[in-house]
Amino acid sequence: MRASELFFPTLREDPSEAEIASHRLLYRAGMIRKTAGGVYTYLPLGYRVLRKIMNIVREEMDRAGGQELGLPIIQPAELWTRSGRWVVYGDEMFRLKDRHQRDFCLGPTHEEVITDVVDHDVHSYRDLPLLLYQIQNKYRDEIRPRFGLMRAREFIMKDLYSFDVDQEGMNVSYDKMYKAYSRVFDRLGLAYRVVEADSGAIGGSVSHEFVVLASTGESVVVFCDSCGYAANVEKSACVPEPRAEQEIALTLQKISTPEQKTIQEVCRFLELPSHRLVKTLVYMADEEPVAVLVRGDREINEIKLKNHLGCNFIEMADEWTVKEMVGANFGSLGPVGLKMKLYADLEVEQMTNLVCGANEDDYHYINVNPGRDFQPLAFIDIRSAQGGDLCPVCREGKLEETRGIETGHIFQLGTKYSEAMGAKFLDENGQERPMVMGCYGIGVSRVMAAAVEQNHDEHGIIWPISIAPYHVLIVPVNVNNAEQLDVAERIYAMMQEAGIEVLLDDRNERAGVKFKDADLIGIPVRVTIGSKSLQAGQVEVKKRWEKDYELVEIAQVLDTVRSIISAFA
RNA sequence: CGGGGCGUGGCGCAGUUUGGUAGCGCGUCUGAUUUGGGAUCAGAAGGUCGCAGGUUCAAAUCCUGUCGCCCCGACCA
Repeated sequence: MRASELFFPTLREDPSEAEIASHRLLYRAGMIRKTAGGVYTYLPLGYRVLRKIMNIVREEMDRAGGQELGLPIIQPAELWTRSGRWVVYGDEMFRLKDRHQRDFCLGPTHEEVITDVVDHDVHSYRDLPLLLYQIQNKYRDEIRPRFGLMRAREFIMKDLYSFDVDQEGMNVSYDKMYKAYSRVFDRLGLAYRVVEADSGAIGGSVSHEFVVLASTGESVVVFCDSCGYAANVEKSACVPEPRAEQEIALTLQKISTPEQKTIQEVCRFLELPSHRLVKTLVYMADEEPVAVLVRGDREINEIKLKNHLGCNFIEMADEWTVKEMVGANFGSLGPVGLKMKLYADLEVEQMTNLVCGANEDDYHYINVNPGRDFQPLAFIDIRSAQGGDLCPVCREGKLEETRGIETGHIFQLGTKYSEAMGAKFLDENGQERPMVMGCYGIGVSRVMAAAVEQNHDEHGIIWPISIAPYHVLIVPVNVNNAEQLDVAERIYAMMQEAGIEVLLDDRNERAGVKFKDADLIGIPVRVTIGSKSLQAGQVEVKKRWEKDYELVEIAQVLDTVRSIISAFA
């Protein structure tokens, strides 16, 4: 391809709306444009990247026994009513009506459709297992689309659904997908971690996330440096440190703490570390108030809390309601004498002489002791894991914390959808049974953003070779110099002949412009043809991720470039 | 949905407080000179100031409504 003919409108300045690197750089590099909030057009360079990602995904799904199909994006409400999700999905679903006022939606996911398809045409255990997948646009009317492709309302996703005769079969399918996903992410050339995850609203039990590591990521994961355990902080179990030597319980005392509301303020005021304090939070769990306690330096984990309580819906009570019930504002709550359902984190049980609010504004208690001064209904694991925690599995290592971008998620669904949608089969005994399902997603467009988020510098994108729009960029410094252009054209022809994906920057632009664009669009290998080196019969070969270039004889360019590419292929 | 901010040539912005007939940089087009890290000079095109009402002799500017976008929060494969 010739740059003079390629549609890649690069921008000199950052678009004002772009906050994070991937959004900014994909936009400036002429790879994406916004069409509406959370809806993007993929320009040729960007689309080439997406195709590369899709192809890697496709090859690995096929290798694992998946069969690709195409599913409708417009889906009838009837299917969603059957699964019960027409209501549950709420405002996040794009809904529309046809001319007869029949309800449809733009598919946010495809469990319903695929299960319906399988229900119609699969009836025997002989037809199972079945692994079906699609790579298509999906639609979610996000509350707040943001960060460009990272959280868009229209996005490309690969979803594979597995259908098995029983749990054991599903385990096999799940394992296949786990391995296939690992291969996909290896091939994408991205640093990632597989972590145990909460299965959330999708349902089911076992679940893993594939998280591309990036400091700007929205997911926080922890991993154990000694046993290899890794999990999303929302999922990771927390075990209390073994109790150090027991302090002597002192007498409960109420003290004045005027205007001291936050944990931070109280710490400073009393000159105590935050882990000596207890945070009291009030939730409304299905309309019923519940108070929960965690150590002052910990964060409550609402997912765990919800799971423990077994309720459908929880939210923080608002301050006004709390004031009504307790008589104190948020900053002064505490468990002592609190007349409300009370749960405490496991760690709280081990605390001695702790500090908490006195349920009276501007007062706190000190020397509070669990069991003596208050008694929760139970001590349970309801905090989020953090770096530095004891590993809950080997109980030896410390957890390290890192941020990342969730780009893949695999779930064991079980029979939730097959039962709701009636996807049953006859087993070898003629018994009718629901199929056991799994579902496995990769956010293709999100992978593109994550790749940039992880691989860029101040000048632009640094694509991993496996998903770069082109492998090689040939830059004749001055196309008005006949010799330079001639050499560039020859190398270009030679590489095309050799099947290398090559872009020739034959634009009549100044060198600076071409180099800036080259850095921005991030093609891994740059071959520069300039007058100085050309006199010695040489050209420059530069890797995008390295600062310096090497001089190479013209006759050797092809081999040099080939070996660079193959080293990463 | 709550809080904050912004809509002015393709992009980035000034002008709005204090109404007076729209400006800067980049980009685009023509010509010349240039050609190893976003060239220089000369010329040119391109804007119903998001949209709709209202106030006024006069509105980008003031008022009302509305649409869109961005950020924070709640939410989330």
